[in-house]
Amino acid sequence: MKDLPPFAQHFILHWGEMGTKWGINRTVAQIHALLFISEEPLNAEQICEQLGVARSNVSNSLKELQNWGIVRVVHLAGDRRDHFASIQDVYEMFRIIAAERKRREIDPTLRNLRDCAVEAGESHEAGDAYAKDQLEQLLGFFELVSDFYDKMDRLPTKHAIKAIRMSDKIAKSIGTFVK
Amino acid sequence: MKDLPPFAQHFILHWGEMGTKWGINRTVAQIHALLFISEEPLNAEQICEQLGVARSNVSNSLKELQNWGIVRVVHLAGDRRDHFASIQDVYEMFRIIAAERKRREIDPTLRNLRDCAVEAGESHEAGDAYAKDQLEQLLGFFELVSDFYDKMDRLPTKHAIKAIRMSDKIAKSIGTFVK
DNA sequence: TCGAAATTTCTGTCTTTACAGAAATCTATA
DNA sequence: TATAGATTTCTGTAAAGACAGAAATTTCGA
Repeated sequence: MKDLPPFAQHFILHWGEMGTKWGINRTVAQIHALLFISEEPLNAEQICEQLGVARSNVSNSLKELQNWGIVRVVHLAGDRRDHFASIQDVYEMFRIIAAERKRREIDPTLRNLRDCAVEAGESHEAGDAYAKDQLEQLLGFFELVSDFYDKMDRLPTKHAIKAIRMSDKIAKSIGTFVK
Repeated sequence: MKDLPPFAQHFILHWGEMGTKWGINRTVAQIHALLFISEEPLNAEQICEQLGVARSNVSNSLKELQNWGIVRVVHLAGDRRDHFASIQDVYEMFRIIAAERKRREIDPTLRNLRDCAVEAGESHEAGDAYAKDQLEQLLGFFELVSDFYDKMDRLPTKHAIKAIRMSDKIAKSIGTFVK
């Protein structure tokens, strides 16, 4: 990491640590950070040198980032090697990350909760009533989250940002009508 | 897990798996699931039996859940043993989880990005301009998220739910004024 | 304050994940 | 189509995390 400016090094290191808290491999997150702040696409060899990790590690990590959809291969004229570029627009990037996390985490849970609710509906043991109700509460919450995601996803970025910025004013005016 | 109804078993198992995708230990997530659907507080021994894990594992996992703030100790009259109860209200629970994740993940990243932005501001290498700008974009995004969290956190649950349900209508009407 | 019950902490093992280096495969051009 | 370059897959090792069982500590009633 010698030839990177200190602020870039600090960012990459932190992003790597943060990744681990998200269940993302440290190297994967570091490569993503490096590509995100890099103006030009980098080839695998350059990534190895910058981060001091094995070529194979870079190869696998890049594949992972491509699975997430936030890094893509770029071909440079007169160069056989694959180069890699991150999505550069922050909002676009987090849109994709959000979509992917929903797909991997929310959707399977929704399915599970619906299945469990059906199963629970079949049994009529009095002792199960509480558990059944809790599960339905939880299902309702996940459905709310999922619907909210869908709505936000349909919104153009500019509108979404505006809506988020104004959310407190909006909420306050809604407040007067609730109950 | 023999004496739990099948739907409860399926839920607990899934919640455990989901935990691992969130960076939460499987046992921790399973215990949380069990307590969440349990009407009565359970003691550590009962949790061991239900989930088939070691007493020590339960002890450590319960401490972790208490650190998160979503499980608390309950004392029952005429019983020396500690009993444990999950927060039962789904919205209250996710409020706490959100607060904790913000504290652990967003806040440190905000601090890092601000530090990096200051560092970047000090250097005036022409080649760093792009990286610097990307970092500032990212910082802007995290500030937006953080502010949004604060606003939502101040909202009473009922209002927050209403606002989320109406978010598409709101966004649509905002849309007509943006740009 | 003694002792049994309850709980936590410690220790070692097992499993999983991360990763380097080597081998194998693929790719493009000469 | 041969071969040098580029990339991926394979294999073994190292590190981290999860967890059981034992030991130590704490707690509370007698």
